[in-house]
Amino acid sequence: MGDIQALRGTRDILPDEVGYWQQVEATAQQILTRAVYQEIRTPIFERTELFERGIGEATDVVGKEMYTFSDRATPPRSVTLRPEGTAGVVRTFIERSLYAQGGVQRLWYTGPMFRYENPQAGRQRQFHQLGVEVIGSADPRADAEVIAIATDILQSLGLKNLHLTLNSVGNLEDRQHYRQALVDYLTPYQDQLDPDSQERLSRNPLRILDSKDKRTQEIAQNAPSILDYLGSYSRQHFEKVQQLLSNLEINYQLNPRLVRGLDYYTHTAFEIQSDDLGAQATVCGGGRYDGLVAQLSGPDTPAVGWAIGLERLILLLQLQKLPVSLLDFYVVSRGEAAEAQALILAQKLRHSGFSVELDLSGSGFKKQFARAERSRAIACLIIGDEEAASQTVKLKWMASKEQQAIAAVDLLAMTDDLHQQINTFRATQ
RNA sequence: GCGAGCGUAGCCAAGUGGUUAAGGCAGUGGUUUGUGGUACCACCAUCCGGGGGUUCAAGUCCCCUCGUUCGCCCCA
Repeated sequence: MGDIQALRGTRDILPDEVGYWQQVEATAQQILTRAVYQEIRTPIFERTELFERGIGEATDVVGKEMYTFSDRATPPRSVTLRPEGTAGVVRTFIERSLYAQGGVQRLWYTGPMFRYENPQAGRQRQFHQLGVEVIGSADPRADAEVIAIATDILQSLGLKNLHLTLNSVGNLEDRQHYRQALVDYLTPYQDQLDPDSQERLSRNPLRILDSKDKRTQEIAQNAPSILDYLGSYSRQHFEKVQQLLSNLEINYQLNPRLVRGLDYYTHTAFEIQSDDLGAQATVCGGGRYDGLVAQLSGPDTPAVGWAIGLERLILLLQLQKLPVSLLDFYVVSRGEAAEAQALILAQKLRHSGFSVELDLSGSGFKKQFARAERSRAIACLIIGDEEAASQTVKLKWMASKEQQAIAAVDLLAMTDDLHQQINTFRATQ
């Protein structure tokens, strides 16, 4: 092995896997386009301050996971590889005055994100997200729409064993009240909490709720629920979201202890998890972030969004589906004239919409047939000296082993028929 | 940042401290060269992630290091 390897936590997506990515991208694009969401592409690095202010200084993402470095400007500025997509989209929204167009911005994005964490199943340092942001609506229907689109995408890909978990974290005021109540409740148990949670009691008590420590969980069991501390607006909003989801026949489970790790969330918070992943089971996470635009010095604008972890999604896809053969014809040829004609034929068939692989090995027919078999082509085209001399080609259907001689011009004249036959064979695969 | 496991060819993988490092898949060439997945033959690791140590002797034991996997924290 060479001495230069891909960096820890990064990986190459090789051709045998890339079909899954294309499938996900195509499916998502179709669903998003129908819902009239528009793609937006923002830089993969930004000023560090954007993330510090947007995501929150106290969060783990900002505190210990950012790829931050100085650039070559004088004086150098601190830049960071984006750890998530929302902050950049909101920055553009403000900087390019997208709000001036009025109405609601429905945006989506996809691309690499970077977090300096230790890799494990479903977690890398460079990973990819597909995300959606609806900026400019506080309406519960926006929450429901966004969730419905996420479930549509996942369902269209044929994923099973997924669960939607829902919570509301209220607005800032609700959370302050709740936070106080929680601290009041937990303080008497302070000594019994796990060390991490003791730490968090002053910094970020909400997160004690989903600690995995056994004793801490027991204590958290009886802690006050945030749902009891929602003000009337928050409560109504949340109830409306639930009702809308029910109307859409989207199943969900309430979890008052669902707390998301980024500071900017308000009201609706949700996760979609899978039974079939390891410890990192969340495929999609999101929620409402009504305060973020204002916090980044834009006009006070409500927003909802989510992000899907593409690596996790593809892990699931690989568990349940085999990609079907994309190859229509494998072209076998031998002899100078035949090889030349085979190339021409392959090109012409491609122009007619077929996928065609030309055997370039120059080895014997037997080996070429073996490769044709392995290529999982629907049919094989054979051109040898005889065929070259008579301007014909042998067409062989791999599944049935039926073979017929046919004039090259006739073959090219019957492309509609061929497409139909290939589709028939493919359907029976 | 922390914890545990693992590191033998492109991939999977065997290998009580003792001489030339099983096997399978894939690959390449061939079986007197025009018909395939499941025939046969040959070739395919001077070397067991790297470094140091113990020993007459190390892929096999010890230490360090790097990589990797899974988990913790947290998240997608």
